Amino acid sequence: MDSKDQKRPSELQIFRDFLRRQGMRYTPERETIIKEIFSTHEHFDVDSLYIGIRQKGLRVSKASIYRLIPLLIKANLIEEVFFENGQMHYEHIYGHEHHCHLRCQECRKIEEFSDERIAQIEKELGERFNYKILRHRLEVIGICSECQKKMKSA
Amino acid sequence: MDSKDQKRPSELQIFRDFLRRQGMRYTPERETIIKEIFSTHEHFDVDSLYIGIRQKGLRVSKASIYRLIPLLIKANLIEEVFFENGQMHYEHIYGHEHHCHLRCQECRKIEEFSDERIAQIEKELGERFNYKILRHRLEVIGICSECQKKMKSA
DNA sequence: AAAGAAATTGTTATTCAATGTCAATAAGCC
DNA sequence: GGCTTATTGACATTGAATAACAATTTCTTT
Repeated sequence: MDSKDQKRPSELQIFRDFLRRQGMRYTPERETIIKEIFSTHEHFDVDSLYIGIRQKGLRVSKASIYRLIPLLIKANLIEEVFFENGQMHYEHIYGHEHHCHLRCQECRKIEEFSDERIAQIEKELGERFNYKILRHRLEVIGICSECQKKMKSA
Repeated sequence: MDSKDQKRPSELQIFRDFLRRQGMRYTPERETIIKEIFSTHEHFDVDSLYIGIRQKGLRVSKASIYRLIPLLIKANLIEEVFFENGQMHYEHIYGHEHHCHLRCQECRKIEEFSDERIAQIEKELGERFNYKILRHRLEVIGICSECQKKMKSA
């Protein structure tokens, strides 16, 4: 099976092309970071990424992570999902349907969901305000059933 | 006309009651900050608040602003709206219908809108995931018509 | 394949929002 | 008015994110 036959280029390939277009270079450090990001479907922040990389016995400076993130966002591979506790949190989006987040305020658990009505709202907004819509972020905050129970018994 | 006849207590009154319930005190500094917040319908961050207060010839330390904000959130008078440029941005919500934000990525202009479909989505989410829903935040990002024009001519 | 130009790296220092500390002050209760 | 205790402002501290820079590495060019 030739790799040309694959329907979807890998995130590494996408990023390589992106870098080339920008006259930037593909480095082992960048590869390490991207692989770490795409190795799970978890949300991440800079610290958790850094720790994950080191636990695999690899080594990359935090500065390199901080420097890479804006590039990955520009390349549409990741996006900011929420800011909490003084840190921005991200997730990769390439290869995943866009989704929104339902977060428990108590235990910080996150459920993902998607809803076509939001695309419709976007469309209407673009027409009404004459905007070119790029993206949206919907966070719903609540209390999960376990935490509700805990709170009742306290 | 007796003030008791007013349908909606002032934000100061709401906050006074809130403080009393918590065994906290009502101070001139807190009053100054709240008045500043509620004197416009603009979004604000700590810095813009601080500057606005000083421009009126008043004086309050930034620490007091930082200390007050969590209380105002707890009292349901303000809420976080978005994090940008290293700072959290807020707006007052008391006395205003809840609304969401459409933001221009280029000029940072903000349009407000509301949509009943989101309440419906919230309701369904609560049932589906067994959450008690508290609130939501929907940000839509795009490019306004002026900025679209500017970008075309460049 | 080797060299050279330029981007990238890690280290270190820096910025700046946000929080903590603490003595002095002031609010609210008696 | 006096007393208890929350609050204030000044200052120090934290910690995420960014900047500076010399050493290194990528990638093009020959």
